Amino acid sequence: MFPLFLTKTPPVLVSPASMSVTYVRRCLHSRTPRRFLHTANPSPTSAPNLFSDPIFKSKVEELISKQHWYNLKELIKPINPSSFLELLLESGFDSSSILGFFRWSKVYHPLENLFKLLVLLVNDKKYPKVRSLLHDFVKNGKTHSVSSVFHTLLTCSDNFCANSIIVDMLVLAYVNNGKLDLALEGFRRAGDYGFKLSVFSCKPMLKGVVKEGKFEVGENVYKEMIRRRIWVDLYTFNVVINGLCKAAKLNKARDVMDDMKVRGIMPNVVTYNTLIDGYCKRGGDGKMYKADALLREMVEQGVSPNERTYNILIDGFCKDDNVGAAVKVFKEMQLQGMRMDVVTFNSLIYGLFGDGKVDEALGLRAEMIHLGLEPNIRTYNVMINGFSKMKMFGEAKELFNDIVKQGLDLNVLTFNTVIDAHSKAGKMEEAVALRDQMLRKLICPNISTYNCLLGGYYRDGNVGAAKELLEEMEEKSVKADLVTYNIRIDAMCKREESRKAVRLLDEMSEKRLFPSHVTYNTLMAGYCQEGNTKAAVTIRKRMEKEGKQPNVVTYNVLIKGFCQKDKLEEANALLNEMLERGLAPNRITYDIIREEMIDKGFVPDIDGHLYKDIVNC
DNA sequence: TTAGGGTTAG
Repeated sequence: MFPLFLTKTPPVLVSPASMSVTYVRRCLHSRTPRRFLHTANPSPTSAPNLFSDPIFKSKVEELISKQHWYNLKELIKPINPSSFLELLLESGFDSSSILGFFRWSKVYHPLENLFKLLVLLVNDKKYPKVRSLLHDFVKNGKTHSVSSVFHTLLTCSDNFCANSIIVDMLVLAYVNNGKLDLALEGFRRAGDYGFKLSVFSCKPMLKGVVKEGKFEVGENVYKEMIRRRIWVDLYTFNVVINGLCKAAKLNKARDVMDDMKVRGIMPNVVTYNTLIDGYCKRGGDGKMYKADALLREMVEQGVSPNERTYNILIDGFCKDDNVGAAVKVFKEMQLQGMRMDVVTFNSLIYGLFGDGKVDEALGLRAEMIHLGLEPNIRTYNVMINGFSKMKMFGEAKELFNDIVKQGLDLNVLTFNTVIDAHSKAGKMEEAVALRDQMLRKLICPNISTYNCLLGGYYRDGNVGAAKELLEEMEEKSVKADLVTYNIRIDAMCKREESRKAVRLLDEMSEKRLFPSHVTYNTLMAGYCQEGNTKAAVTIRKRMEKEGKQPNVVTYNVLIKGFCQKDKLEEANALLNEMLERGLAPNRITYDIIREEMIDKGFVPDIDGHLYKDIVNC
């Protein structure tokens, strides 16, 4: 569309190409230009070069520079705007004037002309204008394939530098307009066309890729940047390291940190914090030792930890069931005069509740208020969850009611927490009523909400209600996740339908859901409960084939299974296998050994210290 | 410009 030029005029009376020159010249030399009937469909390339007339050229220059668009419109009325733009591009006009006309005309110009204008702007180093033009092109323009865009650019210009800058800014425009796939395609194909991109576009693209959880893609982009010798700056390295940490590729993340040093870029506090957080969350066995070692390393390297470093460690220790260590870090923060924030307190309150230290958790909340820190919705969610787990439902309800009074907004996690508490307490009617309440508040239930309810129905033995809920999920297009399947598998196993539960693994595979340790351990527990230890061992083999090594729960399940079949020697062998693998027995292992072995007169052949611990426990 | 906290499953 070309709203400023299209008029509801009668049909063509003359050919615009021949008429327009005469007309325009007449207009220029007469005071009052007369109205002109122009073509409804002028040929885009038919306009002769009007700018050979210096008077006309200077008039156009004047009108554009003064932004007298109405007069310009009258002057060039018979000429197709695209043709006029082409004339401007070919007639040595300055880039700003051409851009002025381009923007004012509000018409879809052929891609070639856009790129010719962009090259002119790049040559004049008017980069913000290039960025803005490309942004509009991506946002409002027709969708062109990346290859057609690149091909057109090559036909318009052989200036390697200018072309590369344009493509760089185009990729950035794709990212900024949420078209990450096009940005990635642009990045990949740029090499084929000989365009060199820069960190200017690669960094936001990587950021977007990591944010969307496409860690593998991010890793490949980084490798390709190195291969194409694209300069990588500190921030981009940090984005790459963050992506690798989130994908649990911690060794690779470390390699990248070493690589950046080789390239003369020293890791900063963000680099170390990212890695420390990676180890805290996904570092496997001894993860907190590794995190602590990194903390020492950063200090040795002259990088000072900040508040966030300590927050990461506090959270890590709390999640590792080591609140004592978390409290030490907290006290260290106090000693160093560091400013603690709501995150510090939320993490520690979470840890204290998990350790059953309700009074200390409450004391901490009082301390945070004393320091002028307002508890936020996460503080409430942590505390409601903590109280619920301690079966202190009165306190949990009081806090739930307090949230709105404090002017905070309830969110889906608040509801999921209370729905789960009710479902675990066997109060399914209340749980469903809470779900209705959240709907009235326009808070959309998510898959976790459904999982909480589903678990509740199965615990109640209400298979019918659970089935209806699964159908409702289907109707509402709420996709089942790994937890949904684990809940269903657990319910089937508890009904002694383990063989049927195993078939759900195929359904999961169709939905590209990968079974976890929980999935396999649940199935093993099901078979053991049915007395079928042979089938349980088959599941273990299947799990190992999938690259998952047995964990403490796996051993606990199997050891208990063998004990209950009176296969105590085999149970003892499993126990020693677990110890040889460096897996520490937990309280449940202790209970099994005591109740299923020692109390039944069997003396397990294990390390003497461990035996003593178990007996004294 | 890059880094931290809350729900559901064994």
